[in-house]
Amino acid sequence: MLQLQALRDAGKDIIDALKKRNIDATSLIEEILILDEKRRSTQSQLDNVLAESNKLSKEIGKLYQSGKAREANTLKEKTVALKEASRKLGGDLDVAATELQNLLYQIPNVPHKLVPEGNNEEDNEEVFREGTVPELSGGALPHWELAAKYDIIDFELGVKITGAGFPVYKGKGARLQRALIAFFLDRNTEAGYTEMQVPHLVNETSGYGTGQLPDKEGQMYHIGEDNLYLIPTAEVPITNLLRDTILDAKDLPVCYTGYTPCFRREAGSYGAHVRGLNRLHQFDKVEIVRVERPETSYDALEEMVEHVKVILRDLQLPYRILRLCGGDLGFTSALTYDFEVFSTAQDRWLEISSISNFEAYQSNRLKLRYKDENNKTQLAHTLNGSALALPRVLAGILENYQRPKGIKIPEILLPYTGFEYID
RNA sequence: AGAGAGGUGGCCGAGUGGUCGAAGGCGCACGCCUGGAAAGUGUGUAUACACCACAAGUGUAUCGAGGGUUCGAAUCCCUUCCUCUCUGCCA
Repeated sequence: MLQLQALRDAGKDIIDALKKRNIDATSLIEEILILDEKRRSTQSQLDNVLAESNKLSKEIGKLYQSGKAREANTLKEKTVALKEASRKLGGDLDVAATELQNLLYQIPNVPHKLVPEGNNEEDNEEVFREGTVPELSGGALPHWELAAKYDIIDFELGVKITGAGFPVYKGKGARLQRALIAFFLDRNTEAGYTEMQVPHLVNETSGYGTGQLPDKEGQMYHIGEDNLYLIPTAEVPITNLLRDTILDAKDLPVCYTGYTPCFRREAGSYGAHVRGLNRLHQFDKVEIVRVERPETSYDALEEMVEHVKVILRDLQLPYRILRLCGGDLGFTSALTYDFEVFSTAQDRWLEISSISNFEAYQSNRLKLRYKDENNKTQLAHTLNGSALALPRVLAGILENYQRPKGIKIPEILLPYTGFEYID
């Protein structure tokens, strides 16, 4: 949620910047500013009425104590009108504040100046590419065929016990999955991220905090009986750990990492692009989350990008980094870098990480603040990224490391898997 | 899940209808004291919103959350969430 103050001060700049998202927020922001005006004047009136009524109440109290009941009763009559007025103004204020909030929820984050223009993923800007695409001997297989060939992932079994999009990992497949999780967590903690194990279900307030609610409730599994949501990403519980918090400047930055399964209803497209591990209802992911001072948040974003680069370099996977264009940028993000691994057998890029700076957009909802050196309270910046998402990394490994004698395990993972080949 | 108790400021803890944003203590910050430190001592120490210059100052709200009674509520009533104890169940 954008800050009202920012809209008041720089509404025009914000409207301009939002054009990169191909939206015209002119009328929306205008409406917000009018409503804000109304809300403030209502609040002033209400405060005055309440002040008057508090004053009278105190006088009445004193009169009663000194036994002047009759005079007290006279004053009481005066409070009737005030009460009436405060009730009405209070109602107006509620309505205005709620409407204002609903409108604010509709404005996405303001894109950073680096965000390129564009409408969709085709306009994303490639900023980096590394690794060599291996020459696979004839008959290279896509990962879903490899999974069946070596019996390491069973999609049908998942269908049997749950439904499509809930794969079962078997034997060396399961072990490789666990190895990757451990490897990622080790790398993240070595880089200074504190490992957290968090709940996989969150309440409604947490969903609002990070921005999954109110817009995207359809993407989350909801448990109606308890009004809880299965997390679509560890970002939700981990970032919400610091909801309603005022940190000391010296506590920043806060760096957390956590492994969780992620659950997504993804009522999206079907077909070849969602085959195998490409798109799932349940998958595993290791996430990194940072809370930063505004001055340092973009340095932190760069650091996170560098961090993920090193991991992919060590896995020796061919990958590229995209800077998302305005049309493809997530609702709450100001700047996002996507990492994609090249799937040799599918001959396409697969997204495996998304690293974003949300600036104060999330923290404004989360009420995540810190005290600066002037002892002034201000909103912190939040960032997060995948380091990394498992299924497509796994797909990338299976496809790029397929050899005549089996799937070769990347060197760096050997201490984690304990075997060199899946065969 | 059943029965009972309870949720007050960073922490502990008083407060059962009026001068309570809230005693007292601890902690913390700054000063005094000291050769230095401890002890002692003085002052300060919540958040949000509004007016205003996002200053000073003033007002309003907040004692888990939401609603109600009342001229007036931390204090009374209702709903709800959470915590603790006992019982039950269970990895």
